Parts: sequence; structure tokens; C-alpha cells
Amino acid sequence: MIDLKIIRENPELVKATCKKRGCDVDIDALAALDREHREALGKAEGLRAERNRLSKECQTNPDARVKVKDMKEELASLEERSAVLAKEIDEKLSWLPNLIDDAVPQGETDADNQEIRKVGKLPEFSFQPKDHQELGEILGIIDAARGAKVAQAGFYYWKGKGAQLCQALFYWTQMELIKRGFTLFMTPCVAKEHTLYGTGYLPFFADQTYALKNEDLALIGTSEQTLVGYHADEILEGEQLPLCYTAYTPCFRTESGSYGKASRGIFRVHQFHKVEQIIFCKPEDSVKYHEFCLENEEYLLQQLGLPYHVVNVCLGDMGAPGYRKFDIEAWFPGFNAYREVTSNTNLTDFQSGRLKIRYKDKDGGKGFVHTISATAVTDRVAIAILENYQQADGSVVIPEVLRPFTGFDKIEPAK
RNA sequence: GGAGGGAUGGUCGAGUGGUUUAAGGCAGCGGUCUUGAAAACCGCCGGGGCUACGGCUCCCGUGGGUUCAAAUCCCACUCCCUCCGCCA
Repeated sequence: MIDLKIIRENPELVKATCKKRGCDVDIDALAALDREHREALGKAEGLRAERNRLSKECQTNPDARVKVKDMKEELASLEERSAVLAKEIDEKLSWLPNLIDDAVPQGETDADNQEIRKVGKLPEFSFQPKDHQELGEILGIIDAARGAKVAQAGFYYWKGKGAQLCQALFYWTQMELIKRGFTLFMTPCVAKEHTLYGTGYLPFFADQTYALKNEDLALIGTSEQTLVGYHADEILEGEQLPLCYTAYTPCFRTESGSYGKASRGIFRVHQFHKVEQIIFCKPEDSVKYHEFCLENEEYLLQQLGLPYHVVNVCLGDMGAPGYRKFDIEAWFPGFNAYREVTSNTNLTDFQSGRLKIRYKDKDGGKGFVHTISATAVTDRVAIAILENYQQADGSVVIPEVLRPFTGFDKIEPAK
């Protein structure tokens, strides 16, 4: 949430940001509403002060009672005016995107993202590599047809050693993050509208959420929603920051409007599974912890032996709540391309402002915390493993680090 | 699902229409005393908004209502707890 103070003090900055991000909220009109609101509020408060004073006289002076009674109507209309304006302002404010780091490149789509570095050697195959859909069928470990039968197209089963591979990946990742100072959570998989609003998923991505009928609840699109919402309306002790949280949850997204986008196999689906990194920190530290999360992501991919590149995500490919974002795209031999596996966003005070997550230092420092939201791993990493570690006969070798958790070192084709 | 109880500042807890500008305890912070610590004593000690920086105003689960005046009375809702039933 953009603070009204910024709009008062530096409206040009906010206007420029809106223009860049394609937000059509009229900032001048918003500033005018703000002035009007504060004026009404000031008048109402002055009147109320007068009323409170007279009220005290009422016991001894019957005339005061008449006077106060006369003020009632005026006060009520000022209060109503002020409430209506406040609501209008909030509505407009909720649509404003976050400010943007100067380092964010111009551009419309992921094609305009800038490569920062490329890591790892691309695998060489003496045969035509298969994509994960084909491998999943050969190995009998991915079943999208039955996912569609039982649920809907876009849902799927991991089965047998494929399911074991995923669980090993997720468990190993959680252990690695715990070693790096993260606290592990198991969170609700539903959240109320206020939480989705507060984390910036509403109103911007309303068509992506699965809302529950007759409930003020939706299935979570990511544990970011439940982990960041965890500290809503709290004031954190400055000295306990940063708080580093992780959780493994399913993530539900309708993906409406994205048909045909890299949709082969289970790359883009309605339910996936993710280990998340969330950090709450002081504003001056968010750049540092944004990098910290990126290092963790890179460490995990390196340990898994997956080639990838890091990209500096451009304006158009970054959601409205983001201030700066790094994606990692792993190499997928089946696609013959780098494809997004993790996404790491510095949200600055966008979420904390909406959710009222503040901090207070002993020496008097206070304000909204900054939040970092970053993927650790998802199912997509598992399918990158399938595609990168495939053998000529369709079998897949398990990366070294996961073997203690899978209990096997290879998945063989089903008979 | 049935029955009952409850929601006040970091926490405990007083407060049933106007000396409450929310008492008091605990925790916390600063100080006095002390070789140091403890104890004792003194002071500070929730949050938002506005400010001519003197203050003003709002917040006692949420939303309405009654009243000159609501933490306090009325209505609705939400959440929590206890017991019973069912149960992963």
C-alpha cells in the first residue's frame, strides 16, 4: 500500500509509477479527496471537542444540553462525510501498485527480463531428450488423466517413486532452510479475503483465486499469504528481526486467461506444491535479505545439479505489489529452454502497510517492516530433475543429495 | 451438533451512564542507593489521525442503536474457552 503521505509529499513520483505500471488511478483526484477528507475530519473533531466540553456542563447547566443537542445533526453529517471519503480513498489506494526500484528494467513480458548470470552446464544427450510429460507416462509417476477425472483438467497425481521424489525434494529443502535460520511452519491452506487483500493478491489477482462458497475464505495461492498474514496487526520487536519463515503447502490458482502458456505436462497447473521463504525485516535490510533468499535458491539448485540462469524481472512481468523481483529459470531439456522455477520479490512495505505489520526499536526507531517473498522449490523443480537427469531408456537418476530421502537412486520405466 | 461462560492496553485485572483524562499488579525502560547485584524507593511505560507542538480527537472483539454524555444500556454479528456428543 502506498502511504498517503507519499502522495501528499511527492505526487509526481506516484504518478510516474502509475504511468509505468499501467495503473489508471487519478492521483490528483486522490490527493483532492485526501484534502477534503482531512478537512471534514478536522471540522468533526473540533465540533466533537466542543461537544465534549459542553457535555461536562450538562449536569449543572440545563442550557448546555440544548446547545449540544443542536450540534448533533451537524456532527453526524460531518462524520458521515468523512467516512464516505475515507472509504473512497481506501478503494483507490488499494489499486495503487508499489513503487519501483531503479534497477528494474523496462519491458512488457518475460522476454524483456535481463539475464544476470548463467550457472551450471547444460546436459548433453546422445538421444532426443523427452519432456516430463512423456517421462511421467513412461515411468508411471505422473497421472494427469486421472487428475482430470477426479478433479478437473489442471490437477494431477504424482505416483509411486515420482511422489517419493517430490516428498524427498520438499523435505530436504525444508531441512536446508532450517539450517539457514528459517523457522518451519505448517499453515492453514485457506485464508480470508482480508489476508489476500493484505498480501496484495486482492484486488489485483482476484480472478486467480479459488473462493469457497458461502465462506469468507479462499484456497491459498501460496503460503506467502498465510505466513505474511501471520503477523497482521502486530508490532514486532526490532531486535528480533529478521524473522525468516518457511512452510510447505499446496498452492491453488485458477490460471484463468493463461491457456496455451507453456501448458504441456504439469508445468502450469491449478494446484502445485511449494516450499516458501518469507522474511520480515527492517526497511534498511530488505535489499540484503532479498539477496539472501536468492542465494538460498541458487544453493538449492546447485546442490541438485540443475543448470539455471537468474533474471532481473522487468516492469511488465512483475506484479503490482513488487518493488523488485528476481526469477530463476532452470534449464528444461524437454522444452529446450530456461523456464521459471523460483520467484523472489522484495515487496518493501506494500504488504506490511496493508496488514499493519510494524516494528519498534528500543532506541525509538519504528515503522512498517519490509517483507521478502521467495520460492525455495516447487513441483517444477521435480520436473526439471526428470528432464535433466533422464537416460536413453527413459529412466531417471536421482540427484545425490536427495538419495538419503528417496531411498533409491533411479526411477526405472514401468513395465 | 447440544449446553454454558467470556472478549478491557505487552500481560493479569478493576470498572454496570458523567471525580475514568481507562484504577491497580506484573513485566519492561531510566534513575537513586550499592564494590557489584538483589531488595527498596523515584520517574517513564498502548496504538492511530491531526497539530498553530500549547494540544485536540478516535480506539475497551466488530457493526448498528438509545443518550447532552456509552467500556458501562439495547440489538445483531464474529471470535475464544469449558463440558457433552461425533471424529482424522
